Amino acid sequence: MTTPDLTAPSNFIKTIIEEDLKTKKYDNRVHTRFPPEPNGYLHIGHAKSICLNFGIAKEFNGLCNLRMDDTNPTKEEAEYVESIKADVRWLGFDWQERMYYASDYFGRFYECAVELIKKGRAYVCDLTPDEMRHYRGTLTEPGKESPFRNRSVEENLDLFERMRAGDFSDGSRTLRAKIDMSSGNINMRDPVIYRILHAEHHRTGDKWCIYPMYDFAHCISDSIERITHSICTLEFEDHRPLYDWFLNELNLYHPQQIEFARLNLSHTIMSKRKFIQLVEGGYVLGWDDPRMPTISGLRRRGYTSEAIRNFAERIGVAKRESTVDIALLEHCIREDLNKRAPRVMAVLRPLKVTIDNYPEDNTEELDAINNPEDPDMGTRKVPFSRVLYIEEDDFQEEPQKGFFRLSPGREVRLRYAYFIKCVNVVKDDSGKITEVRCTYDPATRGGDSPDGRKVKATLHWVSARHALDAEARLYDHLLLKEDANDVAEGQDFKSIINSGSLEILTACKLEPSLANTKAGDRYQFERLGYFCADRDSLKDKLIFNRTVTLKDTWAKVQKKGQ
RNA sequence: UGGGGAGUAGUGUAACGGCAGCACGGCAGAUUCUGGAUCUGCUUGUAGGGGUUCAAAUCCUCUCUCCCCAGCCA
Repeated sequence: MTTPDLTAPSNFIKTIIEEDLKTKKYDNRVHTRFPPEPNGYLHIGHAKSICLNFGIAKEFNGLCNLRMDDTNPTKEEAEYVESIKADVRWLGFDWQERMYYASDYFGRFYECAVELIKKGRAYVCDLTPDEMRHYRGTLTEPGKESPFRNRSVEENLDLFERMRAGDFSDGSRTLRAKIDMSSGNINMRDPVIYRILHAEHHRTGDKWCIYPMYDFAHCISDSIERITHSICTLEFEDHRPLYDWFLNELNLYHPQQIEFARLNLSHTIMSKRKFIQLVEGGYVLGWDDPRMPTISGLRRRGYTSEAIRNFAERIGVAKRESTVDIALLEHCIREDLNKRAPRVMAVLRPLKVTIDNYPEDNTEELDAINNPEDPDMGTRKVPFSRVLYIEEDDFQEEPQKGFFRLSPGREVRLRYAYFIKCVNVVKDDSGKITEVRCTYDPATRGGDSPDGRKVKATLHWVSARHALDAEARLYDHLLLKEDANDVAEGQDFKSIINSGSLEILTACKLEPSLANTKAGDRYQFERLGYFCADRDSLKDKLIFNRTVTLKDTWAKVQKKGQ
């Protein structure tokens, strides 16, 4: 007997499973599967399905298989198999020894096809693709029966065997199920179950030149693996009668297909076809570009698998088509990284600050807390000296309303260091501010004022002499609008691509504790956001991807003021 | 005009004849050595009409809107 996790939200699929468990429909077993086609990289929409299938298995003490749905040799490649496995594993799921391939069942599919022929339920059809389309009818008109529909079992058997033997060219014949050409459900109008494809398969090589179609292969694969609940997306809803038809005609163990709505995310796209346009059009730098909603892109961006799993849980599962606000994904990663990311000081757009009354060659080591959310993460030393960098927009010569950072005559705190007061502004010939001169109060060492006076802002900073050089890649939403379809007449999603989705800052300054950062390390740059070291990092120049900004009340206020 | 689905706050998702809840967002406030985090409060919803019932998001009925299907793709 399983005890469902009370903390995990329920959904209609779990309700069905609980019911099946009660009625012992599947013998108290729960067995799901995640069946990607290895023809591209996984994205966050797949993550929803992975979390659903593996999550349900775990919750009900069941099993979940990983299965490559590789029935079309012209589209699939071994490279994708590896990336899919890596992504599922990274997401935190384990299929143990149950790594399967539909192509492992090719022999079995063939036998099933022969059985259907013998039962008079399948026939070899010589219609060309074009003819078949005409015979199929339309959404509102019934189809016509193929002239080859009533061949004898013997002739069908012979023809099908010769299809397999390679006697015929691609597209010249198909094997079709004999169902009902007048069905309102077009999937039931004698669907093709085998096609001729003289193509090299990534696993079976040239052993086969006929390949089964999805509808035929999928239900039998599920059956072979003794799947109980075959969970798929909504567009397969009207394939279910066909799923059931094959299994009934073949008299096989019969899993239950259940459909749910795929994930849509605001401000981005979620289709392989569009990803390709992005990559090939040069809008992004590859499938794992940190702007892509692919698993590999999110990983490179700095997302954790915990955050993605948590996201998958929060969005729920239903049959209604919907678009989840990307703000929820961002919330999930902030929530996770807030607890685990060490804090560090980094200045992205440096503005030089000189402390006039600080001794010329002096350096102090000040204590800084690594993570105020987790005292166990300890403290570190940060060097302080006379010349520092602060963030350009932490200074305003003429402070706008509501701005309480540094400006002439005003005192602020340098985090973990001292109170400083701006006494002068240095500009170049063009009037651009090149340096701010300040004085400090030695009594405020560590950041507290003995006299109890308050300061309205605390700024992050980096000692110029000790700073590390770095590059920061700031990412923003891929699309300017929530909905990729919200475009002008005749335009597509490419017309609303956010041209500012990547901003590269090359003159960043980091505190020296970051010297040994490795690719993939995540930090919170205080007051700025969460950043993840990119694999492009060089020895003398670290490169960081901004995973997500911190929530920024000030930015909101400024935006409203405009 | 064929077949299959779906309509609950701005967004997503619960409630399965019995108080419409939760999360994100938004808006206030408290607090703070991150304008972060945390805490508190507020905001807004059952597509529409009729019916059954003591009681309807839930059952019946009519209507409206949206999505999917005419690959030898999955």
